[in-house]
Amino acid sequence: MTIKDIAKKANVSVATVSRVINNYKWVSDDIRARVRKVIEEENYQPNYNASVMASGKSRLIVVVVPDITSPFFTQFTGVVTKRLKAGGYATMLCQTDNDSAEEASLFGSPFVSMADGIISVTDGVENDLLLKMIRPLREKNNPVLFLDRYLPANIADCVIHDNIGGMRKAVELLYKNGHQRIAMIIGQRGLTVVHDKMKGFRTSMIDLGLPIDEDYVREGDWTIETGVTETEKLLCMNNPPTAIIACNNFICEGAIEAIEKHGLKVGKDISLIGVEESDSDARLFSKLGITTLKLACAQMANYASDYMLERLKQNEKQGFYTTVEYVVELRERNSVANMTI
Amino acid sequence: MTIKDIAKKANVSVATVSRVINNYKWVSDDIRARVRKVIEEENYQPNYNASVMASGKSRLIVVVVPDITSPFFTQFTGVVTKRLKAGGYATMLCQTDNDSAEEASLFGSPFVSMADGIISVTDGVENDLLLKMIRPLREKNNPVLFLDRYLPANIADCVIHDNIGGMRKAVELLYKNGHQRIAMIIGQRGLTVVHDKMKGFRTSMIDLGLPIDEDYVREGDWTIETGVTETEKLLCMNNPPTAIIACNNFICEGAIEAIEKHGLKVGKDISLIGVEESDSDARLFSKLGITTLKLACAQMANYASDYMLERLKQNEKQGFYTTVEYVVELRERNSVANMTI
DNA sequence: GTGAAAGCGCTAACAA
DNA sequence: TTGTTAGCGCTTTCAC
Repeated sequence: MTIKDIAKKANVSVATVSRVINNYKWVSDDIRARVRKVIEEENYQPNYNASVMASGKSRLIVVVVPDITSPFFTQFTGVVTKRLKAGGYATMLCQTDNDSAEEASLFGSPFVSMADGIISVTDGVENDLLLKMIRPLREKNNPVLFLDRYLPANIADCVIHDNIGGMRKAVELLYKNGHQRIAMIIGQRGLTVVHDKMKGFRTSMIDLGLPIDEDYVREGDWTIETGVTETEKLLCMNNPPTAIIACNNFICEGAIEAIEKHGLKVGKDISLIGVEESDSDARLFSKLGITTLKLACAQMANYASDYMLERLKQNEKQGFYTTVEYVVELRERNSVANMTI
Repeated sequence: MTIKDIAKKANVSVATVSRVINNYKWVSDDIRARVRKVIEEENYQPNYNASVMASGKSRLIVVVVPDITSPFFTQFTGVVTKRLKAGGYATMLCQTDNDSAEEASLFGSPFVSMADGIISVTDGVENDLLLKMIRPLREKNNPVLFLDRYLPANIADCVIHDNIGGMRKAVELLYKNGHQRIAMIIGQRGLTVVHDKMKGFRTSMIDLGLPIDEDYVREGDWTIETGVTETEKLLCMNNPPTAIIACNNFICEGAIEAIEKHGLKVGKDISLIGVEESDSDARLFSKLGITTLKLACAQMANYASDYMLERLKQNEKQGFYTTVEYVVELRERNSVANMTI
């Protein structure tokens, strides 16, 4: 069943059928009705590929994330999918499994090349390669938006968290509460996030005149296991830290587990600051009374979708690129002990 | 940059370029090399839509799940995606949010109509409608596979869990341990699963001569919250049950939480049997010592992918359909108290 | 308002 | 082995 068959059955030309399908104006009401009726009767579905090929538009947005299981990405992609759908675009979710080779190959995939736009929250590929990868999209003037990945000025649109500022807030809170021996546990996904959190930690420690014990800076994965293991190592040191900054939700959960297993009490025997990445983390940490740095997951998702939709609508060549930065909020709860009293 | 340009640059016909792209035999090595070189130099990407249209093959499988956040589906789609990819097929993940209207509309979506095959783990649409929905796929002879959804004989391929048998095992274990007052908490997704679990529970209770207290049969969502709320209701009854069967992972987690909050100890003051749907549930419940019914997530995923790949390969008209049933294993741990001693 | 017809880029007979 | 060419089903000028 093709557009031709419908045209024949409705006694009109294929052009008219196409106009009806695409809700074009300048079709008389009776013909429109007639065509619609035939389409209905024949249960006709236009061929998507033919339409994409002829029109050059797919109404498809590819969203690339490191993994779809982490609450941050779950929430993010959920919001984006819903909003893009409301705007008339389908979403194709792709995950890279934190593999930069996979990330690079994705950008050459059929779906990316047919997509009308890309939103990427991955950060495993170096800038040079990345620019090469997005060139074909640029040529077609398709919007590309990068999240949580910093790009040198005016190279592509991006949205980032102020992770440096976030870490600074955490360190300062601990400092104000009299902590001197501050540890951090961090993972290793991507380039920007780790770099910034690390930088935020180190610079603010230095600014406040606090000593950085390199043994206190623990690197692992962004997993509960890392949280458990590294916290245990910290607790078993001769001179353990009085506070730990756990740099994502999972590490923080692991840290809590390890601290409790050690017979210590969070916010009393040892202080802990975590990161709440999504609403579900927020619920958990709020229940547990953990002071956290809060990421702007939903806001980012909204911004990303709206921005994409807007760019798609205007369909202009883009002369310059913008970087938007979201503040990382500090949410004080009860996991930081006051050491000054 | 089209196949024509490549052909011109390499001094061959478009047909030859197409043959090289598609790894066709009967292309001399030197020409193949020449074409490959030009493709490389020009950074040429074949147009996917044009290829799909001309060949009638998309090498795309659509996988439909109720939601992508539950561990069962996360693991399932992860395995399927990987295996299909190894077989040369891309996966498009679609979620219905447990909405049967959404499920129905998905089957009319562009991606389903272009896909070479469908794997659906949703169960919200009635059989009649479902059959109507898959008719276009049937006409194109594209394989369709349904998981965890029972279809009347010889209507479509499906893979199901023996949920009736699973529940029977749970009830019998409790019976052997002297339990008489047995409760169950169940959710409401889809048609098959709830029906079967319910049936397994009721028939085995009757077969064993145990009384079914309708107040003990609690229905809610498949969520932690339901687990908490319904367990609390059970515990607060005048004559509370001595054992609870929590019909999925989340409900079980909620049940544990409620029981502990009530100051009771699982496996001592009250018995509990849960369901482990995925490897991550297995880890959790094993750590907590919860006796569970184990679903065959990974096996199903492997079977589904391999079956799909196989059907795609043979590309024959399918005369009959098969139903495969996976045993639901009972994994005894320490959450069932022996009431006979 | 409506129709005719020229592509969109690729594949797959068929020819050579 | 390689090239020619007729579609695949739809959109979109352009003409009427």
